[in-house]
Amino acid sequence: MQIEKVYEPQQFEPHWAQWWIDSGIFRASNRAAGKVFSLVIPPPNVTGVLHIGHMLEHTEIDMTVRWHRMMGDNTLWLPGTDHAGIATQMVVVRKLAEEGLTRQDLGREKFEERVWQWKEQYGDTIKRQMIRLGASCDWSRERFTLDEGLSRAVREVFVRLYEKGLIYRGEYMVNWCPTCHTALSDLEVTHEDVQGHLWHIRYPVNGMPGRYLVVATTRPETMLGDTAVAINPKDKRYLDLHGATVQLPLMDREIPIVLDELADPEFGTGVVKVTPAHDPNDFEAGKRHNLPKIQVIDENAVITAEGGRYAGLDRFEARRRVVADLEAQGLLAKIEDYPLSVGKCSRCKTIVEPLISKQWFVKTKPLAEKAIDAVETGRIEFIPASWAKTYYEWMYNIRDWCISRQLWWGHRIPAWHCEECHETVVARETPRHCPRCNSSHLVQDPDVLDTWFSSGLWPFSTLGWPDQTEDLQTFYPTSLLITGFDILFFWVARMAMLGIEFMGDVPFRQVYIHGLVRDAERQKMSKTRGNTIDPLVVTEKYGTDAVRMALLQGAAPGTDIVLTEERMGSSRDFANKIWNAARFLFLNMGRAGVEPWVPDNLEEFRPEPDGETLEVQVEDRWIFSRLNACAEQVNRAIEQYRFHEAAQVLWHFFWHEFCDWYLEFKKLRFRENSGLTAGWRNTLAAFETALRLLHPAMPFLTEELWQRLAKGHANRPVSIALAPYPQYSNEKTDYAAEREIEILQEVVGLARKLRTESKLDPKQQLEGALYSRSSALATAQRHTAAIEKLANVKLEFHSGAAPKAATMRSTAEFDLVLHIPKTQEEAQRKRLEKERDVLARNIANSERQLGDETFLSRAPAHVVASIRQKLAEYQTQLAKIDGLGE
RNA sequence: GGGCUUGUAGCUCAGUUGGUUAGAGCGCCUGCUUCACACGCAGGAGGUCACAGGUUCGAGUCCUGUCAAGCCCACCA
Repeated sequence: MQIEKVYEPQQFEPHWAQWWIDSGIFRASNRAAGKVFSLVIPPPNVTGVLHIGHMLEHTEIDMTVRWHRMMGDNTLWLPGTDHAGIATQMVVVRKLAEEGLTRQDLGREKFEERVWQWKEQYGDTIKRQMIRLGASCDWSRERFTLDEGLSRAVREVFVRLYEKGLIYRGEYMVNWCPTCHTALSDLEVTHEDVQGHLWHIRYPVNGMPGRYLVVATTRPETMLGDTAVAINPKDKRYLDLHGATVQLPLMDREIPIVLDELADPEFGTGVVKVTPAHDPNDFEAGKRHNLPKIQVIDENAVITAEGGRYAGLDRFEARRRVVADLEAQGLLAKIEDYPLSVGKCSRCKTIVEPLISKQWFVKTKPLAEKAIDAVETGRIEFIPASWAKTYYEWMYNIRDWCISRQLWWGHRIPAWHCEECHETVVARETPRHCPRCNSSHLVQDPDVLDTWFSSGLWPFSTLGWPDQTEDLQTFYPTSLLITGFDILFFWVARMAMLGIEFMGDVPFRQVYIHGLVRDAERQKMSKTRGNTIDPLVVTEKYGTDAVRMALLQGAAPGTDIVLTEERMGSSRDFANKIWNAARFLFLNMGRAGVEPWVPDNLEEFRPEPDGETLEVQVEDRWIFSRLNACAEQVNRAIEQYRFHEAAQVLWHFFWHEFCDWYLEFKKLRFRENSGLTAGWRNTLAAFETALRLLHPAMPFLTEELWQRLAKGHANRPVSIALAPYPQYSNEKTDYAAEREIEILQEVVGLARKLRTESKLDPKQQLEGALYSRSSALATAQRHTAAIEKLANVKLEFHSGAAPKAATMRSTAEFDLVLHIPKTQEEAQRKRLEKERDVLARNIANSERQLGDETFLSRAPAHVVASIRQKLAEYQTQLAKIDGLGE
């Protein structure tokens, strides 16, 4: 079989491989435990995927992948429908199931066709809806459809909440985005610190010529809408002004002085202007004092007719004019620099304008209480657990949720207003007549719902709710939600609240919060920042598996993921290492006349004894023992979501145990025309197991190699992905074999160090002698050939201590003396000096501790014992060095 | 203003319940075109674990404070 020298991922990975890494899916199957993991390591652009616990893995993976695929650059992001893409596919999958088909049966192309057909069908519905709303829309770009089922669930939830009194409509101060023309929830407003000014304005007090109240404001243009000034009732400076009025400059309006806690005597002059229509605090104060609300800024951030001569001006232009005019009239007391935080629309970055409008709200307190309880009682668990605090912090201080948006996409609010009697009807189906006046002139509320309202229903709406479907019963509650912390409040908290409210149980048992992917400069990767690593580009460059491995290695819980090309590069090296290990095996199989082979029962295989010696070769016993240890660590790491650990264990095992020792050892064993011996079966079975272990981290490479290895083998799974994942078993651990190889490694290590330190040519075979008092000597002697090959030394073996020689290196067990030219002895002497220092320090340390009565009495026995043992070792070694030092 | 997180080798990060010589990858140094792999092999240097106290026989790990960085929340004119 011809195998290329360098692994070229593009050549072997099916192109849909790119989709996988697009969504960064990490998959591990643990069928023995009846579990299927399918986890998302956050790639650029993906914020979170709901994991439906026991859903068939291929279905879910495909949906995730396709979801992201469909969210490609030429796709318009439709708030309110962002998850409809997934829902669409779920429906398609379900419809296929009705026809007795699976996605695999259909194939990738056909399946995608079906999804798109379905989209087409419902795309018109949305289109009509948009036209009805009078919105213009650009159909040159692809967009998602609303899922009919999802819409039904949304209406149902809305109506039920309304009937419970948990949804209300009211006039409130909302964050208004003048560009998007919609209200925003508090969460959608990002605050930025900017350097602004504090303008101090004189308001003349009526009836007291020469007397002014100085108010300070960061937004002077809002003074046009002032309907009062407030002073603190306890503020002694202004006691005489209680009941007085001031004259509003520029507008020539008499406005009252009200007594209100709003005014903080400590701040500025202690006087504050009150603009109920344009400031949330003032709005509240206005309600307390029954003040009129004068809207002077409209939805376009332009001054209204109420703004007198400033009408028609943009808010910032108006600010300049107002300030200039005040200054001209001598009413501007002073201007000081003032740092403030301005709220901006998280989508378009326009400065939001607080405006009064009628909006729909959800009373969140009662919902939040149950959601808090779910976490407190452990029905929902956060991983890492520290995120629960953040969750509580928000939940305990939760505010009512403004759910209406003035956008032309998304789910319409199922509310109708009667044009005759102004009654509002909330209903599941479009009402024909007003229940109050029987008028037929009903108009549906033009607003749509916040994206997260429908998203919050995802765990059950996608499963067919409100129908009691089989899916719902099977998959709700889900086992795990994987997401970034950036949508903890937006999505996770809302799913928790709504899930508990409508399903009576939590939507997920565990929430795994992963970090954000950051670039080399630690910047969060985001589309808007433009610093995303394009998965297609790096996949092309390094290979899918390499990119995936790089993500895994950085995926420590509770930390961000730094994704750098360096890491991807080294992962690519790892991929190549695996590739070449396979190449090595295949080349030797060719020489030995061995056909590709895998065991019949993969997990049942145990290393076989040699036909002649009737013993299992020790390196085979060793590698299977190590494979077992690796399986244990990897399985545990995955179970605990410690993916970086899993990646590291796999890496170290394959590279430094399998390749560096096992394969090197095997070079001694391979013979021409040997045929499929027990040794070969052991080797191939070990490699096969290693591939299965590596598969979750390196899916494509391992699949490729596994297929080649298992070629022609009838009795096997069609894919490595369907083969059992290696499991730990106590019975597979072989301590004796591990000990034996350790001894070998020790001796080889000694020889290599001695050689390199003496700056000797690695090609030159050295002679020397190995000394030991223990039985390890015999063990080492059994591996004379291996030592000779791996360290390139020819040794004699002697029982007992070594004679004095400078060219000696020791461990507790062995002394190795090599015949090295005299010229190198000086270097060795220096090395020994250094070693002696370290040993002396360690001995002093250990002795001090062992001389400490409190330590001896309080420390556990095994700690004391281990120190005693180490001390003995240090002393033995020191004695050896001192013996030489004469 | 409140809350959270982080500070460990030149860089990017691990270090699960406190246990004695603190690890990995990359980078660096030395030597090797050894017939799987230079995307490689062998060996090596490099850390007073941000700082100061405390608890403990024992602290990178627990507690307090300080400094620094980042994030989230919050209506302060």
